[in-house]
Amino acid sequence: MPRTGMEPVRRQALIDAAIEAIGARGSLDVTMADIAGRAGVSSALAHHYFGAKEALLAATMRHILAALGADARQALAAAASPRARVSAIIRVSFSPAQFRPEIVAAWLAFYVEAQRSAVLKRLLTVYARRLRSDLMSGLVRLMPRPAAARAAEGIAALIDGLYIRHALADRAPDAAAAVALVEDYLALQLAAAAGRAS
Amino acid sequence: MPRTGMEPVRRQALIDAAIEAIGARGSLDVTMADIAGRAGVSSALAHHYFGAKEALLAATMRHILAALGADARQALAAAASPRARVSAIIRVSFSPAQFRPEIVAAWLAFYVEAQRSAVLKRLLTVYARRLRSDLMSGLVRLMPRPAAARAAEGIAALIDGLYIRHALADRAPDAAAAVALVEDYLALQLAAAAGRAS
DNA sequence: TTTTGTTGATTGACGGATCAATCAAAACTA
DNA sequence: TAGTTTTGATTGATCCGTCAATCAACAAAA
Repeated sequence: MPRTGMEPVRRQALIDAAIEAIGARGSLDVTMADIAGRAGVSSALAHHYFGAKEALLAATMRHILAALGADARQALAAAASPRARVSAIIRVSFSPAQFRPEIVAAWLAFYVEAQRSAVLKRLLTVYARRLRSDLMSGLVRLMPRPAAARAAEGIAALIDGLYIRHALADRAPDAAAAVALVEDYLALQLAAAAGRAS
Repeated sequence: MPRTGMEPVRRQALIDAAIEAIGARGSLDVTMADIAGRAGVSSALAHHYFGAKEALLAATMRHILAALGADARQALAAAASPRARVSAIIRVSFSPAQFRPEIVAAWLAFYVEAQRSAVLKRLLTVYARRLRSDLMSGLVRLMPRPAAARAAEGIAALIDGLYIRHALADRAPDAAAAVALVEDYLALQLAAAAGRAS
């Protein structure tokens, strides 16, 4: 049936299964057999395509980062003003595609694992830098650079904090409240900057 | 040599060793043998006193929570005004005793583990409630209750977010910057509330 | 004072289970 | 057939929890 090579298909299926398994278990403490089983293949095949478990986990994280990055790029492209750019980044972070239990659990687990794995740490650092840069691209035109840097740091910390707190609560994701909280912070920062300028 | 019971001594030593091991490894993925070795005893003894690994980890988390709680109580007792109460909680969260690499790593690891362990989840929920309550005890006298609730949520999220971001960066803890960021948020919230009241 | 239990503290060794990774062979496709 | 895809079986390592045995201190009895 498949006239195309199986490799990309299997890799993607295994990555999706890894996200599912991580979400179900709430940590990276998942077995290759579990992941492979969810993908409908044997654990040996997972090793065949990824070589080692760490490689599969790294690929999974890259996939999550890439998806977030793609959403962010798209939202930024549609933003007409600097202010809209900042709001776009905030909105994307809590969009239904990102603010899901499995994804939130994966983020948390990857943060922990990054303390041991240099590869994962590098990936998370890249994410942090990109988030900061995306935020600054709008903020820097709305307030002086030092104030913009502080606001970006605060927004980033708020997003991460709301993620971690969301992982703890087992109720449904309250994305709207999270966005409102961060937007409120942004509005206060902008008002303060405007006040200082006058 | 010791004519006193060894139990409390050993339990405390093992808890300290567990914090040390968790900090060194950056996750709860530590072996009983490692913990026991750091405490200078055999792994069998750790099992003798705690029964199971999960019990030791739960006791470790209780210890961390208790230490934070004691510091918070002390800081609150010395706070003369509602505003000082809020600042006291913020300051304690980033005090040298709390904002250490091992403790931050432990927090992060416990957040992950809480997704699997009902005991740890309960402990973290208690912590979240107490933090919220401590913050509200000051905020509620500085602004209307709904605004105070939002501010408390924001401050709590900021604290957690700064913790997680601190775990990622391997540089020394920048506690002063963290306190300044949260204090800035608090000041903005207070100013906005005062503005709405007039 | 010696002798003889008694109890708590501690450990080395081990069973049992889990899991990542490997490999040779089977199934499938062209 | 020749190449690719897939797997079952196996291995080696790790680790939790248990158990029988040792050791030191102390108490009771002789």
